Amino acid sequence: MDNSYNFTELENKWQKKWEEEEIYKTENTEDSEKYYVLEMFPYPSGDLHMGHVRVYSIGDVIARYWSMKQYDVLHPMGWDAFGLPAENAAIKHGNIHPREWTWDNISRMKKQLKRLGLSYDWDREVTTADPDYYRWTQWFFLQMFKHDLAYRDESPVNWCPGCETVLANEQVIDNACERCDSEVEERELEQWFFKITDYAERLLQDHELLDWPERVKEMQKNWIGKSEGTIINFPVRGRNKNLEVFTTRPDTIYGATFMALAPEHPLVEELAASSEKEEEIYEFVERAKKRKKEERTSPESEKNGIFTGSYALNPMTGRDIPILIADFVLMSYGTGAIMSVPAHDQRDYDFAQKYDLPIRVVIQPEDREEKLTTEELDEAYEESGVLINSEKFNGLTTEKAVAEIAEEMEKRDIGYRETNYSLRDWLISRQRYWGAPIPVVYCDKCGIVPVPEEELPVELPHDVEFTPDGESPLGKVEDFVNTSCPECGHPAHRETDTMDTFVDSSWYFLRYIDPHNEELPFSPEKAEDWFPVDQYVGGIEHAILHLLYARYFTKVVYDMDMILDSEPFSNLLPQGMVLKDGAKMSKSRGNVVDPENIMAEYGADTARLFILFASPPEKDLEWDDEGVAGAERFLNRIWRLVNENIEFLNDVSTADLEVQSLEGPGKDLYRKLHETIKKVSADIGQRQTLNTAISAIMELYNEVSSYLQNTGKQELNYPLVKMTVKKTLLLLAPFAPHITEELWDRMNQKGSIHNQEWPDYSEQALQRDEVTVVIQINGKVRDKIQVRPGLGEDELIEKAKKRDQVQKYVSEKEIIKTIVVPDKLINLVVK
RNA sequence: GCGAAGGUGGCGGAACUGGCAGACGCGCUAGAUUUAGGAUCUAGUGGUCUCUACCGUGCGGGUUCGAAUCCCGCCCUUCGCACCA
Repeated sequence: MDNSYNFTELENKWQKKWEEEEIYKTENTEDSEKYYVLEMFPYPSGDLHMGHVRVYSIGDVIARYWSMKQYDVLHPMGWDAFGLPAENAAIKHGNIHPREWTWDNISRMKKQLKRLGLSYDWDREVTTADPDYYRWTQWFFLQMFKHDLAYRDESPVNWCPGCETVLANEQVIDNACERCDSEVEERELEQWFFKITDYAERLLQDHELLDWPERVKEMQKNWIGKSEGTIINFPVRGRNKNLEVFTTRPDTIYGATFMALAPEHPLVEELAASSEKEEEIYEFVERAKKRKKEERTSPESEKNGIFTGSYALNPMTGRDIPILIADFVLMSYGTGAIMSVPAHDQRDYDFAQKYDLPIRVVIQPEDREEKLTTEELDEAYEESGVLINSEKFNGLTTEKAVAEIAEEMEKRDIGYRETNYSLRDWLISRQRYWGAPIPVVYCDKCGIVPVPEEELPVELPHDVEFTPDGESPLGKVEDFVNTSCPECGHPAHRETDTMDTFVDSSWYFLRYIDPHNEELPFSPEKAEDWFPVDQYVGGIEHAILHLLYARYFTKVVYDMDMILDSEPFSNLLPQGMVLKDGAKMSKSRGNVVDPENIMAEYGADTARLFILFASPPEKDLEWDDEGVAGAERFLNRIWRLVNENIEFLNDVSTADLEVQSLEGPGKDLYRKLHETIKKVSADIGQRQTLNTAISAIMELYNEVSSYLQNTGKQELNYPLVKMTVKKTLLLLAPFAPHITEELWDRMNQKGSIHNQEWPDYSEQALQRDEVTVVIQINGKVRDKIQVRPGLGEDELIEKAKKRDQVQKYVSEKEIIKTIVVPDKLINLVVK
């Protein structure tokens, strides 16, 4: 008998057979519950990497488990196929079209995925770059437009000079492009936006409904950036105008000693025009605008300002306060203007010191007797306390004052309470070729006209010069641009920008539900059967981008009454990275492990088993060649366990197993089997610690193996071994689908192992005849005794006291306390 | 600076409800088998040691009969946020 098995031959054989017999076709039966397992679909870069192997293996185990639990499982796969790399590759290689490049990559990656033996229903494959798909992406755009959620606006936007396109705020990390790392510039452009800000509150509130890791919710919460405060109107002196500011601390209004405008604030020009130092002010504003955003928004950087020459009126005190322009004030947050309270805000304090502006204390610690003075401060007092120097509000606590002052302002029509979010609307226009065209026509007469639904898709023309030059490539295709207005029929031109690829991936999980529907993106009836996704698996890098956009889209679709749930992913499992030598795999580091090589050398089952065993799914995983060899050894042992005993495994029947008469090692083995079933089920189904599930199966193998070794041929309980082996294979099937299928077949079992029912455990089988009770003296383990379970406390203590080990410690001392945990532990406290 | 997660043998990790720390695997040591092995099997493997005990889960304290697990303080690592008014 060979020590190892020919995995290549065997894996090919079963993959072919599974495909022929369509064993992974999605079923929707009346009386079964559904389970929708989804892993984030890949960008078809052309090559599978270890990160892919990890996510898809995790998802596959979960899908196979629920399927064996007799759920109707939806487990689909597709391609996030639009995007820049296709264009860049085409530019680089000169003669290959993005479409060709993408489709070639898809077919290559599909082969690689199939080689992993994943249980996908490929009939539901979805490709976002396919007109049959993006037609519906465009359809959603039109719905957004209809519901006033898509709008065109001119505003300062992020421009990536590397990618030669604009980016959404979410795609800018530390002022650099998320894709290519180029430093992002600000440009004033007219672009399409989705109104995600309308949904800010719901996106925040509905976190409650989600079984997601706290840190992911926290990241989204930070991004949305809710803060509750008050908008206050400061009249500008000598003008019939108000200066609006947003503050979370209206209680400090009596301490506001100056106003600060963002350099981009619309009032700047007007105020400057009437100042003697007009030139100087413009110079300052220009300088501030040129200052890098990064520099301007870092807490450490120097704050600069200039006086406008104008004054505002503090609406509570009636006092004049100067209006300045300050580069630390951001136009993009609040109203772009602030009231500055140097005594109680560190930034304002630093600024006031630098420009010699008055500082007025209005809050002091509650326990303080005499008044806190400006002279005593060497930094801002930002904590809460009680109000002073605030007229009728003196003595109120911060908390009360915030409410009462806001109320008073509302009454006197000076201000009103408002909630601010730092979330901005989602900029979806891209000046690139390889994306879904935005389905809009511009007509001189009718203005912006959406393309009628029945004319979708607006197809992406094939022959395009797409070398980026900052202009949309589609703009150079006359056949595409020139069209007629859908409303008046006059000549008109098409929108030439394409949509952000995150739009494509914001609804793909809905298309899987009904991928061939030609009337609608999906039918609401089918969505009722399958939506939402029960388990979503994917990388944490999408914590904000994709996951937030997908949630937003889902809420919009929910508001359109097409689905019954307003959240797409009930459960989220963000898997960790695959590392090599302690670092992320990368070509430049030269530490890349190629899945193709691993599969060729060890086979898919081994690769899957190792990657799932080495670490719990959420943690980073260190790739270890020796560890892979260990996984292979284990599968070889299983192989031999069946093949070396194949004769009796085929001869005996598990029906002959008499559970009642089991005793000794046989009974122990039987109990271990049931313990393992219990543990593996919980580890996959509830805890999602696939590594410990595999450990448990290994332990079970070790038990069978030593039972076989240590029991004489006469005493061996053959039906018991057969039962154990069969169930071991069933437990292992989700992890190593090929080898278990082959061995199942060799044991002459009917049907695919993957269509079998997941084994159940019996409570009775878990019962022990004897339990080990630990005896501690003063909390230290000194002895152990075997007793029957449920033995009374007194008897246990009696037994324990008789032990030599115990006598040694107890004989000349006094027992002052005994603690008994039945069936587990006795602790004797002696003095 | 704020927030979150984490720190356990030589390594990856386990300990799920406060109750035997180190399951399972890798590596290592010895032996068996073999022409040979980087194959397979068996046994051992936290440290110290006066050989039956002591020490041991980042560090220091506390609660408890009993702490990797709970509480307080500190250190370190990773991630996220950060002039958000």
